[in-house]
Amino acid sequence: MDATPPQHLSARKKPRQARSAATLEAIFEATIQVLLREGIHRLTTTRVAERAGVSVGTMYQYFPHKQALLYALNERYLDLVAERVEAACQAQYGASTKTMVEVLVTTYWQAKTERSEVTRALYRSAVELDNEALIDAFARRMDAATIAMLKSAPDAVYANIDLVNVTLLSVIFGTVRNDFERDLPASEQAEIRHQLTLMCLSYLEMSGG
Amino acid sequence: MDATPPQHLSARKKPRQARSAATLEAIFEATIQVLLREGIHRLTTTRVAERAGVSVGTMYQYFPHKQALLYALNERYLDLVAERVEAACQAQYGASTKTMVEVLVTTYWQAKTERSEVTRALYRSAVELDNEALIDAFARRMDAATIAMLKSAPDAVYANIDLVNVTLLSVIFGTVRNDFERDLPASEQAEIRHQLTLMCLSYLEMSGG
Amino acid sequence: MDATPPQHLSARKKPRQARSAATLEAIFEATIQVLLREGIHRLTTTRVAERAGVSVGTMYQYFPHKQALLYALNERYLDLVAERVEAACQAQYGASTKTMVEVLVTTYWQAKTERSEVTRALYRSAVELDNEALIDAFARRMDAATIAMLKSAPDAVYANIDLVNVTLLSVIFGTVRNDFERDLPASEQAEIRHQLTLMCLSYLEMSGG
Amino acid sequence: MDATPPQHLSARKKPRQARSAATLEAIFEATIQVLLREGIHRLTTTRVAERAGVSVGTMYQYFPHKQALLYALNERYLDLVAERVEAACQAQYGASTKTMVEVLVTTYWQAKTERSEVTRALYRSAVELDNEALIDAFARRMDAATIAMLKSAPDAVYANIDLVNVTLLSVIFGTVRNDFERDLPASEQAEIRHQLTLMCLSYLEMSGG
DNA sequence: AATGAATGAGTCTTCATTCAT
DNA sequence: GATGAATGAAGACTCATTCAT
Repeated sequence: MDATPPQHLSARKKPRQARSAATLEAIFEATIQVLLREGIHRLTTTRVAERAGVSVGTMYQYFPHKQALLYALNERYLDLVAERVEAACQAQYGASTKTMVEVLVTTYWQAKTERSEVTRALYRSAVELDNEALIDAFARRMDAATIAMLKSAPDAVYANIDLVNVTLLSVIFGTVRNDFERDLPASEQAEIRHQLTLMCLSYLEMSGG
Repeated sequence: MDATPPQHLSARKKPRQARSAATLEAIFEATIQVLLREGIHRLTTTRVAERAGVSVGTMYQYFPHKQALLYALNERYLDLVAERVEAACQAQYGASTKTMVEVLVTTYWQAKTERSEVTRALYRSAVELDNEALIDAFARRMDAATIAMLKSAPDAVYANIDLVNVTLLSVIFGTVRNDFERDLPASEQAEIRHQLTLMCLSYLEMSGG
Repeated sequence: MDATPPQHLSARKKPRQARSAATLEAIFEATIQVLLREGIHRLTTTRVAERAGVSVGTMYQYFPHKQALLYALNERYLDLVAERVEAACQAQYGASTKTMVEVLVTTYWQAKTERSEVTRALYRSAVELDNEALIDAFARRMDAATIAMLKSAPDAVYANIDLVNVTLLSVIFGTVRNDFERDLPASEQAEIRHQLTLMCLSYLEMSGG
Repeated sequence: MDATPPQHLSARKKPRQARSAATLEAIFEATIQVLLREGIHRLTTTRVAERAGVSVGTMYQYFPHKQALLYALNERYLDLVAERVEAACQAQYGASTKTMVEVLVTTYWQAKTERSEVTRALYRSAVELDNEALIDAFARRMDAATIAMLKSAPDAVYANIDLVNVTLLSVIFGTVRNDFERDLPASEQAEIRHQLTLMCLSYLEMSGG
């Protein structure tokens, strides 16, 4: 994510050697595990360090403070999601609008749902974290990826593609999150996802034609 | 909200006298204020009590613990929103689908946006709160209200109204929340809201009559 | 108990009317109940008042503070025990030393054991209570009662009856309390009690006669 | 003491280094001091830490909570007493019953009386502490030590040594504690102690022969 | 006289962060 | 560089006591 993070939230050092990268990864994974098993109010630096198999001191070598760790964790997560969506978008260049929408909805939904508990945990970790910059950067990446894709569609041209696109993303992202929070049964979620696709499609037809 | 709250989250006593009611209100308002001005990690029982102009002890006479306070706060908020939406829905009985959708989107959007900072604060306060019951109850109320409204539409009949309705609500609620979190400029928000209305409309036309 | 209690521990008012006496009794009984069911660290004035069926305010009319309540409770308890022992002693005037010792041990043991949980609770309540005066007064009453009894024995005369007597009481009271704290099975307790009687008897024979 | 303490009462870590051992000792001593000077109801974690010259945090590194500290303190104390009595018993192997009893009474009395204020403080600290296991373990150790000693006496054989022994210990321990609580003048205590010895001796003669 | 809501000092306990080893 | 013991400020919550009604 090329978001310029609020100065105080940046990690202390970039992983140069493999050793560092492994440690960093362990810390991230540990954070998620603690978040999952203990809940956010038991997410302490000591516990994370312990589960990561490093000392607190070492952890503080990587992150100047707890917030920086959580910030980085979210950054990393959004990066992964963004990459998946971008890849999916690029793969659809020139495809039909229908396919595009189906793929977009499915990809995002899956990215969020695959480890749904993790996603939920991360949502929690982001609270009271000054992560606007992160979200903005993510949104911009997504915007760029989907606009480029939509523009390549052979069957549609949009008068106001920026607006159409931002609407499309708002609706998709928002709906996914909403369903997330309601914890509906998988079958119902699938139905809603399908309806969402239909809705987006009809919207694009209406807007693009 | 007729959600049966997890036993441990229920408030300690109901305000019988006017005095109590006023105190309760002061506590709620104070909680919101602290949440707004200080952020969730500075939301302490002491601070809330202080701003509410009561002693901590008094606060604990109303709520057995901090979580119960936050739970009650969310409950109260969702009640207000639910009431507004219900009222709006009832007022549209027999109106055109177009009007219905417009009113629904607008009402919900406004209910959330009017004191948008408060809404945001409440979203934060809900983290790590076992408020599933609350959300469920809210969702059911909304479901009932909108289904009843849609059924009264003279210009449409839906084969699978339950699915259509839950999709509609998921999309609307989700999109509103999403835009919320992105903190877009008001003008852009308005545009998206408009597009959302169009999208819902086209979806209903496609699904209904 | 005619102990002059430390000024600050005396009850606020003496029960003049039946009403007061009943209330007082209720408070005492409630205190014991709370002590038994909740433990000493949950023995709060509110809880006691609640179980006694009176308001805290009322309770404070009877006792200027919590300590005074506990003091009075212990006083009352020791009075009851003392009365029982005194009565038993008087009834043995002129009896044989053997009978005297048997009765003394049995009476005291029973007085403590009958509601052994209560006794235990009271021991706990006495901690950090300035109840030396109480214990002294009790000891003096017991001393007087047993000395008078022993003097009336037709079969023995003691050179140093004061010392013999204080030893006797120390041993009996101490042993009872000790067995108390160890919570031994009833059968074993009975055996020990019997042995204790034999021991006392042999001691008296050795000292008197 | 090889009592298996109730899980939740065990100390957090064993002192490995000298440093830790010193800290631990300081905490124990501080606890006793506070108990002595301020009384049990002013025995707070903060005060103990302060007097021990460490931070509360450090204290909590050694003991998971206040109760664990008190438990450990009692454990340590009983260990010391037990060791003294055991040593004394072993030293009397083969001695006369008279000597044995004299040594037993004297040793126990001294162990408890030397720092009588401390003993008293510890009795208080034990209230509302689930220390049955501790007391049991102590009792068993004492039982074993004195039975072994008595068996080695050249001048007596007991038909029912278990019962005789438990009675003996009950009487001695109980009487000591009782005199303790009454706070009698030292001279009178000495007299009682002497009488106690005589009484025990006469009991053993009667039982052993 | 009785009530019980209100008070707020005081308790235990946690945990981010530092720094001597 | 890594460690993890030590720190102590800050938080949630309790409860003896008062006093307006």
